[in-house]
Amino acid sequence: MEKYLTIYHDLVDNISKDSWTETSMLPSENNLAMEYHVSRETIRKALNLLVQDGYIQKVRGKGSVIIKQDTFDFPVSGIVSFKELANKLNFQAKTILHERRTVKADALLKDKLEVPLDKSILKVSRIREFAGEKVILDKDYFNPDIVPTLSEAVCEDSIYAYLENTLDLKISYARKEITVEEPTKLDRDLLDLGNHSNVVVIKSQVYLEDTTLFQYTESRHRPDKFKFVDFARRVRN
Amino acid sequence: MEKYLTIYHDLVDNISKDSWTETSMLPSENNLAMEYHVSRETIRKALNLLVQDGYIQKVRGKGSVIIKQDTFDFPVSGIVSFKELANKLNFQAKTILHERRTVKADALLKDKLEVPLDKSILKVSRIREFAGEKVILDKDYFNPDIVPTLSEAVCEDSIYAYLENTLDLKISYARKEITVEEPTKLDRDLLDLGNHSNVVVIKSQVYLEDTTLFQYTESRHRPDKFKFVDFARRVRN
DNA sequence: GAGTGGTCTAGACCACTAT
DNA sequence: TAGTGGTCTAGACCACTCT
Repeated sequence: MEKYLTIYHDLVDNISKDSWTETSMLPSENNLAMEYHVSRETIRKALNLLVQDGYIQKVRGKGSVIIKQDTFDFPVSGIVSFKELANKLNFQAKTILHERRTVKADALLKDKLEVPLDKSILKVSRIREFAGEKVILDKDYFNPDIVPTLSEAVCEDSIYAYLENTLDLKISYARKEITVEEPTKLDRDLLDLGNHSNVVVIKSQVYLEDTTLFQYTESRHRPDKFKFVDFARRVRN
Repeated sequence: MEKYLTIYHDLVDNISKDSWTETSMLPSENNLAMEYHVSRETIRKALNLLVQDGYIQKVRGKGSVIIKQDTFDFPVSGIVSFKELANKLNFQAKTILHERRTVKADALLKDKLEVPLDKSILKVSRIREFAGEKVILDKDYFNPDIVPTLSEAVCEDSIYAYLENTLDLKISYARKEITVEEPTKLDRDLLDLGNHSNVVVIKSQVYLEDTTLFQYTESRHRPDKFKFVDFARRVRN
């Protein structure tokens, strides 16, 4: 493992264990460099990651201030769905495969997945159930040049584990757009919406490390089961 | 200005002007270092900012791929409100000062603003109107040790301009939490909610560069006037 | 094999904060 | 004045991609 990542993880551990709690400050970059027997620039790489994740804030002339962690919050930004939250908190979750078939690309898919009109696209539609309630509807569309097919077993288990481990795809980043919309008839039919008169819609385009766009997803959430925490900040380095 | 920032801005300009459009690639880091007469590490700092802002994606062994900009989207992540969007797009916007008074810190404010119970807190409540419709309700609470008072004129104009220019506060980062809630009676009274039965609530804690927490804001949006775009990605550097 | 980005170094100078 | 983080350098070695 790279040195700066090792140091980063070590510092996260120490922050979580409340070392340095009296001062709420990290040791200086020069001291850390000596302790870890690396150059100061390597320490700075590790510290930049801590800044990005909201563990510390640097103050010129003073040092690196440890930011008090709110234990009920999640530290890393961009956790978008109750699904991810459920995974993090080990909630009881169940996935129901609703639909798995090939569709022809319409204008929206042509745009969002950057494929020709009428191209055959694999569509997977799944319902997420938590504590017996159907609260999320996920519709995934995959670029067939990269993901030609997905077995029913894979769809019911974890598509991402299959993509990363079996197809060996390197997923890199996503564009996400969050809006609030009126439920469609399909939302009403498939989800336990009760009296809720809106759904939170997260539309994502997912890219690989080589910048290929390979997936478009529409994730529709019951509004009470949605929460988004933003904690990222720009790092100048 | 720092070299890497100058280079960053220059590269953004060139990307926007569609230089390098044939290959969709930046020149290599070594070439850029020679062109700008700086070291390669300085080029890498500039490129890291481009990655963070979604302008490029780096591919090991190949180079820096320019990411096609969706002109209808906004490039930088974290634009949270119709208000900010309106500013960006020069929409017609109007601010109505609804309330400006001192309140005693309750349990929520004690928590969110990290002040003692019953401390006197300046509260400013404003309504945002776009194209004649009242669509956002902003409630701001300020730590009185940092912002003791705000004139009515400042509240009706721009509080942030006053904080940054007159008080010379350096605003650094914010924790934001986005949820969807039922409208309160106050929401119904003050906003043009029509048939909408939800509001999008953005709760923010805003920090200064010296890590002082100085503001807590609750921003309540009519759901059709809300859109959040997430485009940030982690930069290892 | 040549070129690319990723990591790492040892040193330098600066602006800022503390005392 | 001493210590801090911010910037910048010139060089090195590596893993990877392309041809």
